[in-house]
Amino acid sequence: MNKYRSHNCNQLRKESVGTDVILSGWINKKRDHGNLLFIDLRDNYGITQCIINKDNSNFKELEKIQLETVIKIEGKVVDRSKDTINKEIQTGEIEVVIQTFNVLGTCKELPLPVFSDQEYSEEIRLRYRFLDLRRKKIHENIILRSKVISYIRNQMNEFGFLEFQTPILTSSSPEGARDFLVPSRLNPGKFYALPQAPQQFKQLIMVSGFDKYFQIAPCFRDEDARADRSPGEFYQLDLEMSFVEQNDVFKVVEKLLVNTFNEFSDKKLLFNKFPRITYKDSMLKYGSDKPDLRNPLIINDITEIFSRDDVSFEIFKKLVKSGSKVRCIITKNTKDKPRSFFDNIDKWAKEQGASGLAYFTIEKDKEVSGKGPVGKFFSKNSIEEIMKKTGAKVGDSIFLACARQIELEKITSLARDKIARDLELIDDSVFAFCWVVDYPMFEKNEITNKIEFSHNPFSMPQGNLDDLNFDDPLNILAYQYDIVCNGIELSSGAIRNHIPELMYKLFSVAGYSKKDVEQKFSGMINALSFGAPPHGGIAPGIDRIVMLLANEKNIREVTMFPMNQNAQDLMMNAPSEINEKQLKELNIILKDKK
RNA sequence: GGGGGUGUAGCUCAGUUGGUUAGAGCGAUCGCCUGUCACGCGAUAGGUCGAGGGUUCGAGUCCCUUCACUCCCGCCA
Repeated sequence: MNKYRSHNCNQLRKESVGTDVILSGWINKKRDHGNLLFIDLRDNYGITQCIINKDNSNFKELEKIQLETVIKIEGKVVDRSKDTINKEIQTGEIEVVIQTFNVLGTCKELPLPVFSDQEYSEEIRLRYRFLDLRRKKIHENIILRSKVISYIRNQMNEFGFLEFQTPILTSSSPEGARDFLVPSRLNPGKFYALPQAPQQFKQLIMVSGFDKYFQIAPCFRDEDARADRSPGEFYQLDLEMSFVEQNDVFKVVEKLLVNTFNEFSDKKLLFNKFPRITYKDSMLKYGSDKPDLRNPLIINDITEIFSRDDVSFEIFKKLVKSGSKVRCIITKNTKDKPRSFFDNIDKWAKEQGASGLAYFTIEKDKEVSGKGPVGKFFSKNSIEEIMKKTGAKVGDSIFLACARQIELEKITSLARDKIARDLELIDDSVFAFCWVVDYPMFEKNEITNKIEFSHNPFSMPQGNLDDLNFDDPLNILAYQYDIVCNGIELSSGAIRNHIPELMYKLFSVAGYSKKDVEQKFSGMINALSFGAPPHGGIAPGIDRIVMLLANEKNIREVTMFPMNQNAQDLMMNAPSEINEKQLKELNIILKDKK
């Protein structure tokens, strides 16, 4: 028998009554009655109540031991009387009478209580992450993460995918996020980059003829953190398939996600077949390329209305003339909402940096009219036209924003979310997945006015390749797609461009010469010219999937050892200074600090 | 880089209009308690009110600067 335990802390049941057992674990809680002491012993699996009284010579010593000390106890399993059964824990029908005990690991005074429902500052939690991770909720989150990853791995294997590892030390990529760099000792003055994603490698795997690849891949991007974005590193289910079209990728991923979410969450999927929304539609109807489809509100463009003579909303009309657009959100049957409801939203919009949200409610006495601050600016006919365009009915309200397209998308997107929350329209008990498809290949950088790749430069453009109009690059669409769930971007992917000549052309549109491309993507271009299969893939974010399944709003709640917002690991003290010898070996001289 | 929020005991927080010696719960220490499961009861210790400066007779409280954490914008092909 193992010297530390005969059972774990969640194993003993009524049937074990009378047997001698050895348990080891942490002291979760003590209840000291003076001559009788209860100890809740906890391990990964659960809790067992152990008991000792003053007749035992160990009593005095055990009474003094700190919470979270690791002990081993030997004792006998006994029945609990009916009125002392604890239904909250699975071992609640029995308890263990302690005969002897040993301390296996002592514990100093705790900087944070482990057994408590209190919330703690991130700083203290991250500094003492090993204690934080003992707490029930996050402990379970991390176990969930393990199970989800294992499940996904099994599914992928079943689907016929092969798992490969790709290099962690690789080359810096000119497109995309900021790289993490690693100096090379053997090549002074040169640097490796940590991969932002195994993008080029997975394409090379396809060129190598492996057909279907996946990896739970670490990705490194040196960008600022958000609640749903860890600084530094995160994990993707990276996958790639040969001889496929967009639909083939969709089929695999839909199946995987539907299975995974059904397996690990009680929430219902709103769509088993994910709706497909074009990027253009998404930006118009939801103001965002990551629409939350739980939210029934839809944005409508009613710019035209403001060129009518019977509309006298002069501020908007003037803005429209100078190129702004007007978009609106209809709320159903809100005529009886108090004035404060509307004003709060307007006030909120101003706080978001917009010039506010105008609003009125559609009423009908003898004929329809607008009630509310700006209602008087709209004639009966113009309101009827709005109703026709937007599906609004009498009793509904209309929120209007006017701005240039990009700002307008931003504010209407935020307003859509805000209004739905205020009206409690978002069903929190479902997952609403969708595909966002048909991304433009290029976009214009607003500041530099230059044409840039809008997403992945290796994506395949849509349409007949011979007819592509490179003089009008902004209208070229790509086989580029995202998966969004409840307004969170879960992954993006694409059918790749496997034709070198086409790649040169596309890169030239974005201002790269043939030489640039050959230099920066030599591995890729070279490979594609030796018989590359058509291929495509996607890379769902593991952390975000687990976050949704665990019903958490912050990615650190599903990450074992996350860094803080400043990309520091407070527990391991990273990043840290390094010594002169190391610097010298790496040929690095630090600039003097101020 | 910019904006918002927070910062008071080991932890979570309260602290009125600027006014005597800065409080509570949990935790710690000590004592009492044989059926608790957030056990109960009593006592004790524990504070650079994030830091620095200013206004004031007097600052946890008002002002300025700064630091830390966090949320958001930028950024994230």
